[in-house]
Amino acid sequence: MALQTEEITGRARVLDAAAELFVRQGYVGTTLRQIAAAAGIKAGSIYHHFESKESLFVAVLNDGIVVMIDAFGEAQAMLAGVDDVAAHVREHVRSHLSAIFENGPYTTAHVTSFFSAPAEVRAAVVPKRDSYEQKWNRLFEELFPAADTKELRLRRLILFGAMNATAEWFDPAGSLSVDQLAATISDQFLHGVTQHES
Amino acid sequence: MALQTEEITGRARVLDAAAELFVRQGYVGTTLRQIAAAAGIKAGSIYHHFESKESLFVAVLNDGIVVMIDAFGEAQAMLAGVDDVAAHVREHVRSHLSAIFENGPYTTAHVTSFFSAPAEVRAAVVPKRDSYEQKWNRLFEELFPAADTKELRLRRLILFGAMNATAEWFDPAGSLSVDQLAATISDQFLHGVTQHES
DNA sequence: GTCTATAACATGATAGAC
DNA sequence: GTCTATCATGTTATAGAC
Repeated sequence: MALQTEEITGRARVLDAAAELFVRQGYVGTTLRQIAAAAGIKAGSIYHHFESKESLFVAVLNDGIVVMIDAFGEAQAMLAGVDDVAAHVREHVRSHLSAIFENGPYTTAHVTSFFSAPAEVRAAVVPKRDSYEQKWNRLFEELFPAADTKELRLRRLILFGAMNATAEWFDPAGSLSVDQLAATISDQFLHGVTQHES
Repeated sequence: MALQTEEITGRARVLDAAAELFVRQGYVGTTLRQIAAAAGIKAGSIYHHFESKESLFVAVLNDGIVVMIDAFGEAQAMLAGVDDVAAHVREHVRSHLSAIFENGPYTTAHVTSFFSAPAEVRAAVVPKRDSYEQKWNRLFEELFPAADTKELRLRRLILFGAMNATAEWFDPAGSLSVDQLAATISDQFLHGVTQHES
């Protein structure tokens, strides 16, 4: 693997174009002709790289999780030796949001269109997706050992809902940075709003 | 209005069928033939009630917000005289989730497919949608007068992300009830997870 | 208010030349 | 690896009978 030179094939261009269009228009809303045009080829040529529109979608969604898993690993490496629970949460939230907004359209495509994907597509992506969610579940069990496991999983789902929904409304080019957004979501997750009360 | 007897026209049947299919398959994924079949008529007959597929979608999304706005009003009525901040949050969260899971497919269709809707559809729905979001913004300003307005709006968006995402993973027929889900989300919003730490 | 029939067009996918 | 057809099918929308 490491010895093999990576070629920039037409396949990667198709994949990039598809990911970006899936983000903006969803799976059914995006046509092979649009993808081909964005990749600079004709629709029929896509079938040289992918055997169907569905398999192309699966490839995009899978790459989206790979980006998230890599980001999770980097956050873990960064946190080696750190003992502060809040710091762990903050760094992982930041790296998840960074995967959505700063690492190309693959992760964004994943979080916005996973649930609307055809059942076969979802099934093909589920194993890798589960492995990512398990990393978070285990993280929370380590950080909050006193908490009930089922309750923690519910909190994790709530956090994921909040984080992934940002793909729909947050503009990283706006006045709030991704890091600031991550800080607020982490603070909200850790302490809630009540601190603002008195 | 109050004196007029409400007829159950074919229009309502079309609207119901459309809302349910939009939830399950999204806008582009749902065809007029499917909607017509579910309503017990033929595809061409839909055009007697709606001038286009888009206008039908707009009607569904608009009804979805009306349900939410009504639920918000009922929660407010119920809370008249109550002074506890946490009780206000809990009841409004419960009523928002109840609109999604216990009041037909209109609200669910709204929260799952608003962002993937065509731009013209979104534009047609935005005024009513904004008015609902403003109700929440004003509520939070009253409940947390010491907090910064911009910060509160961000927290509101985070809460909405968490609540609306439940439409994609929560099963109201499962072991957790909508009320229990609402209680956990409210608690998470108010106090965060940190209470579970020690 | 619903039907049938059809127009006008877009879609995913295939075959074979280059 | 990309092209130019082209197929079979599905799509929204319209027209006119009942």
